[in-house]
Amino acid sequence: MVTIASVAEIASLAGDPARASMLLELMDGRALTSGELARAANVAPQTASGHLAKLAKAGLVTIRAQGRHRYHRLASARIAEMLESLMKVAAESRGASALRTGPRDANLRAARTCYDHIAGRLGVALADSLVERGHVVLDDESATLTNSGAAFFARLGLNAPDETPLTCRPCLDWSERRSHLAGRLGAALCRHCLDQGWVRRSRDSRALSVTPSGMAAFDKLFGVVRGTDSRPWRLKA
Amino acid sequence: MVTIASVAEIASLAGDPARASMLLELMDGRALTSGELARAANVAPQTASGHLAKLAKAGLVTIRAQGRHRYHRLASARIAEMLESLMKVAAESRGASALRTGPRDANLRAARTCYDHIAGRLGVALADSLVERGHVVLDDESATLTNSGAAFFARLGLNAPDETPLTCRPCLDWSERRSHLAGRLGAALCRHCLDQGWVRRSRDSRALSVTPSGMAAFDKLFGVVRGTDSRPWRLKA
DNA sequence: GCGATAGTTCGGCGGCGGCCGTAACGTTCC
DNA sequence: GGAACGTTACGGCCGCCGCCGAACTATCGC
Repeated sequence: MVTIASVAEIASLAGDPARASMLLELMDGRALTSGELARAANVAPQTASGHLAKLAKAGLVTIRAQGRHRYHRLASARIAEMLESLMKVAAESRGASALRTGPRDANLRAARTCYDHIAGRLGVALADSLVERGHVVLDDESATLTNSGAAFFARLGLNAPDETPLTCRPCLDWSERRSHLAGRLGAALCRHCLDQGWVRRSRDSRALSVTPSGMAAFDKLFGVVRGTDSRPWRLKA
Repeated sequence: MVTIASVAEIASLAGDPARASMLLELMDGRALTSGELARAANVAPQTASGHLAKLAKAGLVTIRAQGRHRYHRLASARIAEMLESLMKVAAESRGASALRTGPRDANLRAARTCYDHIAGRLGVALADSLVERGHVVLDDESATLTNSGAAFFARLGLNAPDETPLTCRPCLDWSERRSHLAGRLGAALCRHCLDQGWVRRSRDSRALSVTPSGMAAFDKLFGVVRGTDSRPWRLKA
């Protein structure tokens, strides 16, 4: 059974500011070293190391040693979903919003990864495109791929690694407050975009940058083009 | 924005065993008094009062005063979803399972509410029935009502309170480790069962008991009948 | 009114746990 | 081999927070 103690233990692991920083930093699915995470959490390396050991012991993160580095990543998509739902509650708990600024945030808002799929303006614009074309039915709590959508993605040559069906789910995002596409379909689409070189991961953050070939592809396939500073990606009218 | 501190704060609220007990006790959507919650958490009333004040201040629970009682309930379905995802992670974190016994647990496993929908064996059996008849497509991460399903529920006279579409989502449950039906459809179905007197809430727990008229209705409409002790509800072959 | 019950507030105790200094250990690079 | 970097281990400090005893407030029933 799921004991109360075990639930409390998981929650309290995420309940420490330093550990929460690290977990959120890992939310994009990258593998980061202890040093990077220590800097992100603003604590000494030894402290970070201790935290990471606890997180690993509880199964929240996995560690892969490589050379003199140890790479840490979230152990599963479920962990990311849990953090996501904590963020949702945190967002509506306080007076919320308190909109933010700064160039780094602007890049994040434009396009970023959310564990394994694309979020931010770009993620929302892509989802809007799929909805408008009838490929996906989307609302706050459910998302469904239509027949035309299945055909569309098959034409794209985008398949699940194994033969599991490409289901999807909505993901309500903090920056856009709109649902975008997550689940296996969202992950496959994100992977495809990276594989094709349409987007590139930024070096030290969750932000994604769109390459020239990506701009062409997004325009041609999704009707998604560059917009204004406040809406960096939008659906062509 | 969602600050790291606010995420950590929410998580640490759920990270204390006493508060976690109370929150999980409220998972079925009932409104409980401070005293009941104090007993559930095994702490003195003053302690519970302090915890509940914190939970209320953070917006996790709402308090309604009525006479000399103060009724507490989860503030929203989002809070319940957050707790649900914490339970999922807790379940797979430890060696998991550690199956459980006791008559109280047996009742809970048979049928209970999970915030606003039906869970336990009964919930899974109902979901199985809907899937088998092609009314719903269900997997781990997505759930969709089919046309025949929409017609079926319309015949049942089961509608959303307002005219929002009856979408649904899967809910992976700790006792059955199977997906069952949540979301607006799950909530509407649960409400319908209660309204029709097919099930009744137990007095002091999340358990549901099925009435004689409920047995007839579940058999006729869903092909769900009483089974063995270990599988109290099952689909008629 | 008065006692009984439900609930909150206050104060002080006690312990857990996060933090860093120091130091040892392991790996990598030159 | 030795220096540099990164991670791990230990010890002690400090602060936060959960806990309960006791006192205070509010509501109900007679």
